[in-house]
Amino acid sequence: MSSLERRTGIALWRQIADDIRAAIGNGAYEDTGKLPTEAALATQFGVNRHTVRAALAALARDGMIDTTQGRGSFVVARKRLSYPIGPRTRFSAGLEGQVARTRSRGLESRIEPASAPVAEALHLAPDAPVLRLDMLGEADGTPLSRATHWFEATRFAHLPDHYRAFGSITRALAACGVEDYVRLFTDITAAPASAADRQDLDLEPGAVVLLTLSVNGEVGGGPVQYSRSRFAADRVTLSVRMPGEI
Amino acid sequence: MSSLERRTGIALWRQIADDIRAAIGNGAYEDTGKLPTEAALATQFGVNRHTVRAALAALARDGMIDTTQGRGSFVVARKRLSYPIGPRTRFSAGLEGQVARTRSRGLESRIEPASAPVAEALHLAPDAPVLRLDMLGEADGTPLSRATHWFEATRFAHLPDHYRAFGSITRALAACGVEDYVRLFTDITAAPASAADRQDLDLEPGAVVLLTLSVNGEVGGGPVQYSRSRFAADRVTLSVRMPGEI
DNA sequence: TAGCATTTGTGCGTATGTATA
DNA sequence: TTATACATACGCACAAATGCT
Repeated sequence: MSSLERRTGIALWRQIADDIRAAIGNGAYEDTGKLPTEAALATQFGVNRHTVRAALAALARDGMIDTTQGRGSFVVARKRLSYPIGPRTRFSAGLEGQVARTRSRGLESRIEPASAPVAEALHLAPDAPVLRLDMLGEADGTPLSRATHWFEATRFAHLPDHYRAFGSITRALAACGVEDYVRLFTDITAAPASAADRQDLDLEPGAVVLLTLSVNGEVGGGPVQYSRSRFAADRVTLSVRMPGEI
Repeated sequence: MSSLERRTGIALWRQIADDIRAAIGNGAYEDTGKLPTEAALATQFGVNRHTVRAALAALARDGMIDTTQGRGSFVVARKRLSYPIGPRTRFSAGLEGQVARTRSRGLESRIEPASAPVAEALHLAPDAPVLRLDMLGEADGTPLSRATHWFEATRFAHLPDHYRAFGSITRALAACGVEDYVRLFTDITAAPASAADRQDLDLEPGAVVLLTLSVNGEVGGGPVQYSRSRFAADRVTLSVRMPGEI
């Protein structure tokens, strides 16, 4: 049934842990919150009980479950933050009410020649100079997202200064003459976290990141900002809500 | 720099493979398409060349790169399918023009009591009977998504029959009196593929799935369909486009 | 054509991690 | 806990293919 595979570079105990994680996410143990016994899980997965124990230990380390001798293992409820994606997507405003404190921290800013996708998204000539901003988004001290933003370099030359002054991209853009902007599109996919992701977002190997490509544009104008973001998938869901119409 | 960790249940070669995959996705080797030599990668990651070779072999198996003795490893361009998410999200229509043939296959249908989230989404009493439909979405013979849909059971009692007749949920809903429907919201996150995912979607361990929760509703009416979908993340990007307004 | 540097492919011995009984 | 088997990772050495002079 639940075919585990060997020689894949993923230890069996970790495959089992991922499986139980998915089952919890599907609401499998919703009624009592109690997982099957280790012996039952060992039978279910067709492995030794030691292997199941390694999986449960990993889940307990992650705070997903709580295990007590003589009682069993119980699911610890933990919700993902909901990050809204819509025409008015903004980092801090979107998380209001869910966490006490959000922070978006600038890591680095520099001018570089536009790569092909950046030039295309911003309607620039290839290799045109663009301003690149690297940022880290945090909620209550936990890193949520790592984003790289690109802007046309001449018009937004002083954006980093404004950003340092205001601590907000929205306000920094306003200082550069962008009164209002909207999200034009967002492409979303996912992949295993790279070593850089793990370092930036404080993730463990085997963690998953949500990757988004997005473009913001001026209302009634052209594209202004091209962004690539990487979200810690076990901490957020991207919530897409359609405007008007409904 | 690129801190690999041991004893995490993820083999080093797989961590390295994920890393290179991410680098390719970031356009790191875009100019020539050539990866650094095995020796250079071994130095970069601080591992033995054999370990790098195991990572490259995995990427080659996946068709990400192409390796030739004496020349090196080269990135094979391969694009993800783009699955549009908007007010009019439909499976087959969305993939038109990208693939020759799409198919959505019904796996199972049965009546069950509504779980809490299902009841809430469909505005039903808890444990009210709901119709559950399990489906597999394929493009050119490759599985793309595994979805479970729930409908109110009495109104949509004959939906499975209509679906078998038409081969389309949209038409089956029309036969049940739902003239038109729109996507009300979509929540997106991601996680490692479970054993069931791997079997349904033909994935390897360590693969990643995009998870969506969505609700469709009648135009000017209430919710009709609650869905949980699991997409093979390395085969699709979810493309969110805002309607009108822009 | 021959020679050379570069790069991938292969073999073997050993140590450690993972999984079973 | 112990013993055993297999997978993973390392180090060293050398073979084979490619591209260049």
